[in-house]
Amino acid sequence: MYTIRDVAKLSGVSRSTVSRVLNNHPYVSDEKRKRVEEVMKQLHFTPNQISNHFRLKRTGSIGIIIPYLSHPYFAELAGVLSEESHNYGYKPVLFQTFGDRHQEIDVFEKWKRKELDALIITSSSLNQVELDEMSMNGILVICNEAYKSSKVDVFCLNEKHAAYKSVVYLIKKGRRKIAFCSDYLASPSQQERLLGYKLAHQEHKLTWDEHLIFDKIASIHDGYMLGKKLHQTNDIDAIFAGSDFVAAGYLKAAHECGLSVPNELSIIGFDNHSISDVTSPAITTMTNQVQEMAKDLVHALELRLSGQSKPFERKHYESKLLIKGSA
Amino acid sequence: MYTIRDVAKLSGVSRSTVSRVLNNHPYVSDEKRKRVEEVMKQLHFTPNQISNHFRLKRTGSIGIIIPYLSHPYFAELAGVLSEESHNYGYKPVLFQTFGDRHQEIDVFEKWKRKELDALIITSSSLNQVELDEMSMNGILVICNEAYKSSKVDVFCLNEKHAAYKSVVYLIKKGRRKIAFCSDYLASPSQQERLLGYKLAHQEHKLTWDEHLIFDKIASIHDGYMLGKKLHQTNDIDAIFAGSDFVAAGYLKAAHECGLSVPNELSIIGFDNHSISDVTSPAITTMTNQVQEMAKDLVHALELRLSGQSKPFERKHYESKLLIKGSA
DNA sequence: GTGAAAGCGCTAACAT
DNA sequence: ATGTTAGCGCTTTCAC
Repeated sequence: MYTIRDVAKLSGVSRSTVSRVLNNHPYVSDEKRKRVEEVMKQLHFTPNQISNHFRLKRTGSIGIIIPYLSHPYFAELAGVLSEESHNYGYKPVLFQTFGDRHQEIDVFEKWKRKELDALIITSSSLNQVELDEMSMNGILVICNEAYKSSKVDVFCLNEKHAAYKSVVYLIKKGRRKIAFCSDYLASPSQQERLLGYKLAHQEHKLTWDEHLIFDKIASIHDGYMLGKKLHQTNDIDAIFAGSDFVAAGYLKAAHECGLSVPNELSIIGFDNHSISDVTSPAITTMTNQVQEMAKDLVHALELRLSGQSKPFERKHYESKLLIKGSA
Repeated sequence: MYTIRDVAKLSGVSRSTVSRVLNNHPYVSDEKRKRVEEVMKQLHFTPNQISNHFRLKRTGSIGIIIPYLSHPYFAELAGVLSEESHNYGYKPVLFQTFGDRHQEIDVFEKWKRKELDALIITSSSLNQVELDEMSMNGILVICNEAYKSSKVDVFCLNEKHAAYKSVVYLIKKGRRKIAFCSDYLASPSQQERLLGYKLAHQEHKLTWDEHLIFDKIASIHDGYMLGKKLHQTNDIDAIFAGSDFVAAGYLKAAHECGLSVPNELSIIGFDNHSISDVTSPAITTMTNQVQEMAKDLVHALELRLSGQSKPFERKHYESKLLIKGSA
């Protein structure tokens, strides 16, 4: 592999001049620039970026922590975050941590060691205090999770309000036994959703049944199994599913149990994934705002990376209810 | 940020000794090792990995080119490839290229400049010759696409056989007007599928209708629109959809057109995605083998990266037909 | 066992 | 406009 040293020697200039040519520095005579470029071509010279990373103390890599890429919502989120990072000239490095604390700490380690210029977290097994501590080690941004930190930038959906709106809608339709599904109830965002669910009940002077709050329901299959189980014995009349996929599985089970949706049972999904359009009936759902979130987030990141300090922000996005058929 | 220089000074040893401690080199006295480790802890010292990358001429990053993360098959593939790379201690760097040649060339550039130790391609707008040329620049592996190169490792499904098996199944069920859907017909893998489709017809002394071969049908929505269009005028009796998502969209349209599936119309999907279990009827589908592919691929990559030279391999995986209901 | 010293490929401050 | 030089943080000979 050739270095600028070789190029310099062959074109009869100094290494600085070669470097200047590489970086489009204005102070190079056209004559030398041309000569250097010719030699570069002739040698098939490609500058070694690693040395640049070393020299400039940055790699241009941005880590993205995602729990599961098999989860359509997170796949979508990973997609838009990668795309935006790439648009800004960064290299998106994706880490699937499967919600595993150790895997996550591995990634933090890389970030601490400067392998990653910044880290975006979309889900974490670390708690508030731990994350606040972490934030001292470099640039950290949180996406999608409703952490209440004032030491990092946070971009997330107004989960509470989203759940609140869905449940109010169900209540207004006369539903009284409303199940609540969560993929991972321990997370701040899911806690917010639950608060919204409860708030809607309180405001309508209704009580909710703790037995209708379900955790670890994440996939089509989970939704299906839950539906099968519930409709053996229970008489719930509505379900706020954590995602359109869960909703789709649940709907399938409801059909098999002979329930008519939305007449006997209402189902509300989440994310407005295209699956919600092809079930029968189509699934009434809440929009996420991943596109906007990702855009704002990477823009904010760019500012931080370029050294502009500003107070940490915490931006909420509003979810919209799309009535399609299942509720 | 502290460097080994600081650690050395504070613990009264040389930089070499600090380095030895960092790398668990055996030739360090217990006494000094302990002293150095204490100072490290005290200083919250973390070694700068970039300098290591520079020194050792490798970054541990593996680039993965994916066309769309919103496409569930590619999301799945990206997921397993990331996971496997991570298992081997590499950093998976994901690039969504949206099938765009320029974006792809950007990634190749990074790889040439040694920002990426290796590159995995799951889809490419470059042709055979261009890729063969590229392969001279470093370590390149192809996954999922049926390139016929002998200059790179290739891991892919036996697409031709998969399509062949599906279509034979349909023919045996008495179907005669079988539509063929592809997301991107120009790609080698889709060309293989088409060959399988044609072969099945030939072997049964049947002709196929070029008008029933559809390109750029990739999403639920595309499948739905195609179904709506076709059943205004056409009388096709089966469809080999490129994916379960397309199949699901198509099925929805078929329902709306009052067609009974699988009585009047048979549908076969691809990938055995969980969506195929929640439609009514469930979608008969072909399995992909992404898990196995990714495992073998990263293992082979590991060998190449560790400098073990062996002939380039080309591994095919067999798809299985899962009969679920729509055909 | 330990330290001194060279050097990875590049950029940028400084001198000219 | 161009060259000289120092140095980024680390590992790895080599000498002792």
